[in-house]
Amino acid sequence: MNIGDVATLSGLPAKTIRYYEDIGFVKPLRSQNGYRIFRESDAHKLAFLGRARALGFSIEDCRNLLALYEDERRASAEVKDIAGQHLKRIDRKIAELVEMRATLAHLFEACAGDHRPDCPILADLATKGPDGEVLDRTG
Amino acid sequence: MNIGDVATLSGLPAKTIRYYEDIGFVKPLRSQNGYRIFRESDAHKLAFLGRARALGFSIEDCRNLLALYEDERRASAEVKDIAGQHLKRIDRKIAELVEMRATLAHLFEACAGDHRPDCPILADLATKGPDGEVLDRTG
DNA sequence: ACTTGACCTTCCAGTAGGTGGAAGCCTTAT
DNA sequence: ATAAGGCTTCCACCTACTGGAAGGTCAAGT
Repeated sequence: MNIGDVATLSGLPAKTIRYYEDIGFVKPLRSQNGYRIFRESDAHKLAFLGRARALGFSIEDCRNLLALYEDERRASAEVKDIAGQHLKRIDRKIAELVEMRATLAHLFEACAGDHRPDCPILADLATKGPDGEVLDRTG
Repeated sequence: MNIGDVATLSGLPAKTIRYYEDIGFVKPLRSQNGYRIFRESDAHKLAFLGRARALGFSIEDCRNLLALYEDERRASAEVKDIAGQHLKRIDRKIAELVEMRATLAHLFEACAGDHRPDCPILADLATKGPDGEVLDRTG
């Protein structure tokens, strides 16, 4: 298979597949004309990676997951641990975004959004610190 | 004020403040020894940026918000529009993460997490495409 | 045989938003 | 005098790709 075929099969752009070769995820053969030749197993791996990335796993996680996938003697506990840590990261990220969203939605509602310059959004940005605490500017 | 003072005031690392100077957010004066000298207004701006970044606005958004902030004749509608677009981006991101989380949590629950190799998480990664559709590997 | 267009190759640069570190000057206190 | 801490610049690195240039290859059509 050429790179285009495996790109279609795995759903990954050819550029990304070349990048994945660079970082050692796949090691396709080469034909005489220099083209990469992918085996079934390469296509399989790339699809695995595509799915793992789509679930938000980092490249490093993917490396570990791939190693476990190929290790017949793995303990599922190791996989579960990686997934668990990722789940925690996702939860933290969601919490962060939800908080941002709440603050922002509040400001958005309070803003008239007309031709006048008065704006609670700018007022917030100008008078609060990173964590939303009111800054003292009386000095 | 030296950079350390304004770092303390704004809550931003000195490194970040230098970076913000690089990209044109602030233009501190220089004293004879080469040290940056920040005015009140610079500290003010940097705090504004810190808060905007904490609310997830991009650097480009910050540039626009800062311009509006400094424009006495702004229409709040412009600010509201920027905030509204950002709100939409946040909502999309949250939706994406929530979906990831659901899939992952499901797999996490299904995995025994013991010494055995059988693992629904790996099985999912191996048999599904980026969007979770089952791949045909009968060929 | 020749051309066209779709593939494929490598390599370099850039994205966002900083962060880390080295090498070296300045200031202040002891 | 010296040591600590603050300041400077510059360069590299981080994640995970993506875009583009310059050029080789292949299959189809004329």
